[in-house]
Amino acid sequence: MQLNQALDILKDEGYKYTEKREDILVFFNEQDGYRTASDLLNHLSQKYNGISYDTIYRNLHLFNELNILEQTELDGEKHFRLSCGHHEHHHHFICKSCGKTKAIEACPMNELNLNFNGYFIENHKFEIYGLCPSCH
Amino acid sequence: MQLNQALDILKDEGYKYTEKREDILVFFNEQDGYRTASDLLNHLSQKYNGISYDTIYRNLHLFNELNILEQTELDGEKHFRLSCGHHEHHHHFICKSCGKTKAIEACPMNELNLNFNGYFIENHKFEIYGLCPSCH
DNA sequence: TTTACAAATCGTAATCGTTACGATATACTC
DNA sequence: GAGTATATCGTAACGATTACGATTTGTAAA
Repeated sequence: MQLNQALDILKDEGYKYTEKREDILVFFNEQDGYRTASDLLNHLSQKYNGISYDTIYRNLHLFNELNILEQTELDGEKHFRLSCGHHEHHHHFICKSCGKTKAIEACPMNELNLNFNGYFIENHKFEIYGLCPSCH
Repeated sequence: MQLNQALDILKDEGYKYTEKREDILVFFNEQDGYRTASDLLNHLSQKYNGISYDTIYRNLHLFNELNILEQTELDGEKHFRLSCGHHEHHHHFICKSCGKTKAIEACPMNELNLNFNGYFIENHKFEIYGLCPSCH
């Protein structure tokens, strides 16, 4: 997802433009990988001394609601990244060192022969963890 | 895994037998699904008034180290279940209502055609969430 | 069966990520 | 420029987990 797209979504949905919001999106746009709330707080604290946790988490949740960010839970901590708008449904390899990701095109729910008669399937999680070529 | 096997592992590894440890294993043996530390604490508190968090978490981690329990993270909370000793490698469907599981025999790492040249793969997670037939 | 000691537990406080909220400041509309 | 809903700040509270000194207990050797 591009920065402009994300800002347009905010505007279209009637949310206010603030410099902090733009900076949050710029941050994720530069990162290309999963980042935590405290990663973001540390980054923004350089520019905005005394920025509140409330601001960080409120915007992360908002952006997640608006499908601007994707969220996953990793080592007991929520991680966020810019939504990969171009894939309808996909999974990720995640580098445990730098957080960068590689999209996995295939989905096990389609490829595997699963028998869940009588079950109600809500969702699923498939992630591969390791080191990307740069970190290896 | 059977209760006796688990107790034997403890004995063989030189850990002491305590009634609390047996009760923890009995608890998981009866549950057949993922349970949290506080599920266990609530259960044991009936019999042992004032049981310590230290006891709960220390034993959960010990049993996990000894492969007596399996662990997964679900909704930001660690969940534990008796290890399914009979499957060499497997994944689970997990009922979001009662925590009971259904083993998934196939593994996407084998079935999917994945290209990770240059990457170092450490591990992976594949879980399906929903409602089991009883809860549906 | 007593003794000795390492291991296990208790009681409680600290930590960490996250959430919550009243007070204040700010973006946007008219 | 004024009014208002929204965003932010500052800070406290929360829930899960970890930590630790003091005490108790299981086990094995005397």
